[in-house]
Amino acid sequence: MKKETTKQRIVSEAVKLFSKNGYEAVTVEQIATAVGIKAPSLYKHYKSKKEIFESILERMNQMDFERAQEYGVPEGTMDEMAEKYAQTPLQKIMTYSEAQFLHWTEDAFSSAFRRMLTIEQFRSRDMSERYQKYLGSGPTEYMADLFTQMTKDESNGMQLALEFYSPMFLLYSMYDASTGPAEKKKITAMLHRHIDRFAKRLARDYGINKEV
Amino acid sequence: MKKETTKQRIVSEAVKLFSKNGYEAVTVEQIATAVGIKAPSLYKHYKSKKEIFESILERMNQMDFERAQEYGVPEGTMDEMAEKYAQTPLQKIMTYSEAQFLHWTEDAFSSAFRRMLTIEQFRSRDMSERYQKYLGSGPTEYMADLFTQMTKDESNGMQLALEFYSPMFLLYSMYDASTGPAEKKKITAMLHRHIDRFAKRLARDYGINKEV
DNA sequence: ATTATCTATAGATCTATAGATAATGC
DNA sequence: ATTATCTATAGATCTATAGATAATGC
Repeated sequence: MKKETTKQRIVSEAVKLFSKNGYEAVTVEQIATAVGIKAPSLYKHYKSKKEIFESILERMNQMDFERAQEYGVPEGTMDEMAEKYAQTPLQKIMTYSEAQFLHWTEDAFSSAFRRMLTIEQFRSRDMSERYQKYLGSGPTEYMADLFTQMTKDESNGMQLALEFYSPMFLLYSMYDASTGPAEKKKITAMLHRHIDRFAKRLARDYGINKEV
Repeated sequence: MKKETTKQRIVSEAVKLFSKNGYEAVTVEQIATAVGIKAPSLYKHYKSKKEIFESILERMNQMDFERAQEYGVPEGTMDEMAEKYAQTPLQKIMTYSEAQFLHWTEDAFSSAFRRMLTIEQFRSRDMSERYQKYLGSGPTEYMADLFTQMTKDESNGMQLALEFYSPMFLLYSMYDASTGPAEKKKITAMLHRHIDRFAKRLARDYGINKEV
């Protein structure tokens, strides 16, 4: 990991502050202090507070695009491990999901970005759409497609996607509220248990197996 | 429904504005304008902006307490219809869940309150705990207890609760993002389908039936 | 030489108060 | 008579710019 430029550090510190207090409640002085400079110095790197915010959106878009490019999967969804180790569609969806959860909780920028969008989603249509794309209807519909293919049952895919993805969505929230590593461990344990149970259920109810 | 006093209207309009922009981004002038008075007039009813915010929390606490009192169910959870029409534990949980969804999406105050807490949850421990109590771990753990009783299986309750409640949690989010009545209809249809499917699954896997 | 930082500050905005005026309730 | 509203404004704070000073890169 290379040392960040000041310009990058501004974005990194800004997203952390925005993820706690929301864009409006954070002052440029707070961002500057977090970076270790004075507020007016920020304006050599960004011409306004809004421009810092937009750089955050761009950085996430960029990350997302790169991950999607690399693994040939729609934006806002795919992760490394899925393609590398999984063979069957079900295995793929399982490893993908675990990687996604890790990404949105443990990657510092992505985790802060997720919480920031959670706060900002109601302020504009644009923010709402981004939130849904990354965390709501986006992943749900992506999985619905996969389940529809897997079960060959058009009417079931969305319902299965809801049953499979929504626990992850709720666990993000509990993870954010957790106060220590012990609690976090319990939450990831619940996630794994959920993924396991679901796979077993699919195998039983639809004859879909982890092995080819 | 009685006509609201100015003091009540301030709270009603404030929660609407806070639910869109968050506490910090809303000015007392915006609240006053929504109520139809000038900003300084607010201060005859509340001694500060913070006190308006606290009145919102109190009003929700009060609503919640009254609903809990009336139906003998832990705070942050129960609703009218459940007790009235349902006989079996499973029926109870089903009607209760549907009523809860309706409550948090269609009741103007509760819906705005939910979105406000979604925004404010990261600002303090207190807000995070309230959010979890009303919408996250609160309902999940309540249902986990019920499922544990129903299935007589300690280790399963939480997992079943997660599978049953989390789709509601995700559908709140999609509901908020929906742009028209048609979309909202689809979302509530998905909710009903989920509740139905889940009941059938419980019947099959645990011999728990809708009839006594 | 160019770029990044600093101090100082203008101009806008926001919360809250003071004191005058209008509305309401005995 | 009391309570609710208004206008005017003080005092705090926030974004952004101007211009001086320090650091960095040929």
